Amino acid sequence: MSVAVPLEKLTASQKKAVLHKEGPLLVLAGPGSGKTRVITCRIAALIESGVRPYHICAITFTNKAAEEMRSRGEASGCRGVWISTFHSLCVRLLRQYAEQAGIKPSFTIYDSGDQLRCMKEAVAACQVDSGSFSPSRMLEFVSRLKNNLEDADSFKAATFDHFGKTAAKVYASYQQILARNNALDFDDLLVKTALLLRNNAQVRTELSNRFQYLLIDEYQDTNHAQYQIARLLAQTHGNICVTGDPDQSIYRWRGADIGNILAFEKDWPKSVVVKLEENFRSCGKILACADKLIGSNTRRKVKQLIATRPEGSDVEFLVADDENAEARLLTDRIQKQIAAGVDPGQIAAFYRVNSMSRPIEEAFIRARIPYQVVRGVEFYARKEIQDFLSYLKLIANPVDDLAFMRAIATHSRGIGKTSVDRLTQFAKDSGMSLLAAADYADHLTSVSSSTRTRIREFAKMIQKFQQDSSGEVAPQMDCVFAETGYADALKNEANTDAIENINELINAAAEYDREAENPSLLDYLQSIALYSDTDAYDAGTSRTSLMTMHAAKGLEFDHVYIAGLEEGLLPHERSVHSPDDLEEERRLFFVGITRARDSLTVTYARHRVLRGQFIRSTPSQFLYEVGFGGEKVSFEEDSYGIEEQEPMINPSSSTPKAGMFKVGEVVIHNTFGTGRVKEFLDLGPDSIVVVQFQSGKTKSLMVKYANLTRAGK
DNA sequence: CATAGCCGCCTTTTT
DNA sequence: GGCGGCTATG
Repeated sequence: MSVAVPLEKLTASQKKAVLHKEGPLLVLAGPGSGKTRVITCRIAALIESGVRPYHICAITFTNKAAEEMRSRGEASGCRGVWISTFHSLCVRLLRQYAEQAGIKPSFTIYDSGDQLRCMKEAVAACQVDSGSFSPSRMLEFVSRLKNNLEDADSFKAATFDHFGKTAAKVYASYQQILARNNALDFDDLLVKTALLLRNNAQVRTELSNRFQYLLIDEYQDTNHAQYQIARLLAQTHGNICVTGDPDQSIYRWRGADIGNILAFEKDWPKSVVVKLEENFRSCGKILACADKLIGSNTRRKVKQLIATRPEGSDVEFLVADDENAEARLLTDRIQKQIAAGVDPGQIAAFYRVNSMSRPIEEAFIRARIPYQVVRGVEFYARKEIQDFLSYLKLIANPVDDLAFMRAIATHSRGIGKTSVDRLTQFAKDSGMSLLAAADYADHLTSVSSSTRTRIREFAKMIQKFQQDSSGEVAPQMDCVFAETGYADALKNEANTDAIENINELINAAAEYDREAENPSLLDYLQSIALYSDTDAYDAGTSRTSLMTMHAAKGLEFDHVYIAGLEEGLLPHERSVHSPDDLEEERRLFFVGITRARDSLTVTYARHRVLRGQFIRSTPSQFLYEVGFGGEKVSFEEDSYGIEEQEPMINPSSSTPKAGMFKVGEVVIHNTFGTGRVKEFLDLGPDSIVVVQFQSGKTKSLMVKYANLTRAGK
């Protein structure tokens, strides 16, 4: 079957990347360079040249991106190509080769909450000082070791200080707990797969024969384990194509190693390098802003950003008094745009931390702007969802003690904390899982006989569910919800929200049943564990999107707003002490900026309620770097005094010069029309003027960008 | 055994 | 400001 590859629509360098067939290929692609298109075209071209889809494996950064690529690919006849994230690929391989990997295929994937619970247990079991060895700190430490494929034993052998020895002990204990529960954490998915490929030549050969062509997107954000998986898969044939942009690496904090992409040519000596430097997305001025910003990063390969679109309008910088005023500023603008015929779905607002969505949402609701908050995991994090899922997890993986504990405590069933504690002790002494121990509860003499019966009944109920746990998921969920008594318990509480949420979950599972090739409870649970925020983004709806800049990776919008350009927020306070972290924050802002096609507006609030505290903020250093706000001198000149003050009004502008405005003067702005100057903040070339326009709206504008003209001139 | 209320803890980004 | 864990009480 022939696949049409629209080569005539591609640039010379894109064509080169698409058509390069054998051997390693590095595509260094700037933002908006049509990288995704290159990948889909390349897959099509491979198939056209006779490669079977079955032999192609494309790895994307998010499930959403995989889904999109699948649907685009299907249009051009790429059915049969394996397209997924690294994590999904690992789940699939670990299930297929569970025995060789030394695990059971029914494993549960532990999320960060589960991980913390296990780590708490590990720290407690090791009887170490929980002050300097706090579970969260240990988790972070262990995760870093895992990312580097270092196991507890080898780390123990290589370390000599007290901290290292203790951490090694905790690490080993943590792994033991996971193994006991037949559970893998996010890191384990990668680690186990990498080790499987490394240690088992048979599996490695089989898989490199299966995946003869490997394509990896967003390669700048791969960690060491992912790097090893890619290398081991492609080692024999060398048909590895990676694409990425070192300037868009924003996951260093979770182990991503920018060195992977920088060293690609060294790793694969015969590699061909294609640079995609043209930007087809953003207008010239937006791109210039991005270029200026990223130019402040020192640890980078300098790359050109070539605009192909017209200059467009200026990047706007708006100042608000607090986060609510900032939100109003956004809604005012967006409302106007929508009124002028802009599709709300082509507008997005980004921020650094999820908690910043709230004031914006409130303002959007008041202004009746249709919106979506791109935060998928929020739903799955709800108490009732987690409670309900714990039953399903226990059914799919009977040795999951965490799921048992959660499930048995979802509602009062006459089994209280003391009884569960006794059962835990009993299970521990006899080396059984909690469910097995519960089934054996007749021998649990430490609790009353009526409690014993209730515990045994609980076990019997779970076992009954296990017997018919194959096939479609939604019917099983209905059954579990009703028969466990959880539905009744929620009804008695009149918790209609919770019931609705669970019904929504079951509806989503029905959707899964329809779409999955081979639906099963296990597969369903493993796939929702890998669900991410970005997956919640619905491109098809006419709603303005709110999301973190991390979630915005890979997306684009006509009109972009970025809020909270303040020191401590962007860059985040946890990043300002390390130059590397600071550069990552800059890249994050860079990613945000380069999502915009036609217009970009950045905002800054002078005050903000953060963690319940009202604080004064200073403008982000990044604003100065892109040319807003002038020299840092203006920090001192600012009126952050004892009392809250209005910006200084310059009283001495009797002879108005260009760039100077008097309070009361009438001015004209290209988009806002005529207005009267309310305030003038003299910051030299970066002066800010506050104008009340005839529409009634008051705007803070940078004089040099606002392009104001005096009335009557 | 269950519940309510209080205290103290953390609080960036996410697969 | 929000959640989890602890305690006191019914």
